[in-house]
Amino acid sequence: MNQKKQKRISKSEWLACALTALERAGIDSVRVDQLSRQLGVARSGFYWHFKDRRDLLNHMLEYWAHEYTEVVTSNKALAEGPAVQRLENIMRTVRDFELNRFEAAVFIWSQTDPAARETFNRVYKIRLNFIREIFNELGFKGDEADMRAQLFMGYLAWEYTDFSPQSKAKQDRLLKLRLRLLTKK
Amino acid sequence: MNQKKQKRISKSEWLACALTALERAGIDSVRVDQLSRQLGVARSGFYWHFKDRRDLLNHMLEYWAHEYTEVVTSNKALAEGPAVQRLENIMRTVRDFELNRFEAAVFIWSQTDPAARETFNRVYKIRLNFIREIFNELGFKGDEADMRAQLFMGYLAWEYTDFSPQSKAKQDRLLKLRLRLLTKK
DNA sequence: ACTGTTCTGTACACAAATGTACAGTAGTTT
DNA sequence: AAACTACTGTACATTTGTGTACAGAACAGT
Repeated sequence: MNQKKQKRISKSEWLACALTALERAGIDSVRVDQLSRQLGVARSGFYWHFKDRRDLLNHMLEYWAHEYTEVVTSNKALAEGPAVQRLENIMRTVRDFELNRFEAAVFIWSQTDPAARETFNRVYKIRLNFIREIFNELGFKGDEADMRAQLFMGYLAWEYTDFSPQSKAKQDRLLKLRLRLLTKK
Repeated sequence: MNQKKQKRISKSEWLACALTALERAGIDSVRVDQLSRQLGVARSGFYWHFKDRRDLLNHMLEYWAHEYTEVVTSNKALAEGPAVQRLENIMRTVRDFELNRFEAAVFIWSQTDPAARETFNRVYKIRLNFIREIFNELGFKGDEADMRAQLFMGYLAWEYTDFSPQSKAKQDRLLKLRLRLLTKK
C-alpha cells in the first residue's frame, strides 16, 4: 500500500519540460530550480543528466533545429506531388503539429546568445531555400521568388500567435485563399 | 575639476532602458537590479519613480500600446491618399521606425501575464480592424479581406527578425512586389 | 538665503537560483 | 546475489534580485 515509489525522471523529460517553459515564457524562464519543482523531484538529478544549465540550453537548440526543421525539409511525404500541393502540405503540417511554437522564443533568445543565434540563422537559411525552391519550380524567379518565400515563411512563423482566433472551418478557407494568392501569377 | 556631478535619471530613462531590455531578451530580463547598473546609479532611485517592478511593467505596456499602435492608427498623414498608397505608407512607417521591434517579446510576455495578454489582444484587434478596413475599401470582402489583412499583419510583425538580411535597394523592390501581390485581384 | 520637491547612495532582511558533495535507493546485467 | 548504471534526496556555499528605511545631495521657486 504505502510503497514509496520513487519518481524517476529521464533526460528527455527534463528536455521536454524545459522546452515548454521556453515556449511559454522565453529562455530566461528556463530555470533548473523551477523545472525540478514542476517535475516534482530534487534539483540534483538534473546535474546527472546535464553538465550545467548551459549544457541543457545547447541540447534544446539541437532538438529544435532537428525536430522543427528537418522534420519538414527531409520529409519524403512532403516532397511528393505538384508544387502547389506541397506548399499546402507544409502549411498544414506546420499548423497541425504546431511546428512554429518556438519561433518567437528562439528568435529573442538568439539576440543575446551567440549559440542560439548561430542555430537560428542556419535553420532559417535552410527553410528559406527550401521554400524558395518550390516557388522557383512554380515559375517565380529572382525577387519575385524571394518575396513570396519570405511572405510565406514570415506569415507561417507568426501564425502561431493566434492573434485572431477563428473556427477550424474558417481557418481552412483562409488557408486555401492564402495559398491561391501566394501562388498567383 | 573634481566636482562630483551627480547623475540624475528621469522616469522616462528608466522606462527606455527597460524597453531596450524587453526587446533584447524578453520581459524576464527586465530586472531593476540590472537596469540600475546599466544606468550607472543605485537601485533605490527606481523606487522613487515606480512603486515596484510590477508598476514598471504596467507602464511599459501602456507605452507600447500607445506609441506602437496609435501612432499608426491615429496618424492623419497615414489616413490620406488612395488605399494602396496608405498600405505602402504603413509598411514603410513600420519598417523605418521599427514599430515591430517589440512584437515577439510582448507576445511571449502575454502568455504568462494577464495584463500583458489583455493589452496584446486589444492592440491586435485594433490593428487588424484598421488594416481590414483598407482592404475592404479596395473591394475585398469577407474571408478575402480577412486573409489579406492577416497576411499583411503577420508578415509585418515578423519582418523585424531580419531573417534574410538584404540591401536597402532590394528591400525596397520586395516591398513593392509584396504590396502588388497583396492588393492583386 | 529658505523651503520643498526630486532624486541618489548605503545598509539591511529576505527570497530565489546555481552548482557541488555525498550518501543512498531502484532497476538491470552478469 | 553481486556489481553496475541510473537516478534521487539532503545539505551547503555563493550569487543575484526584490523591497524597505533613512539620511542627504541637487535643483526649482519664492
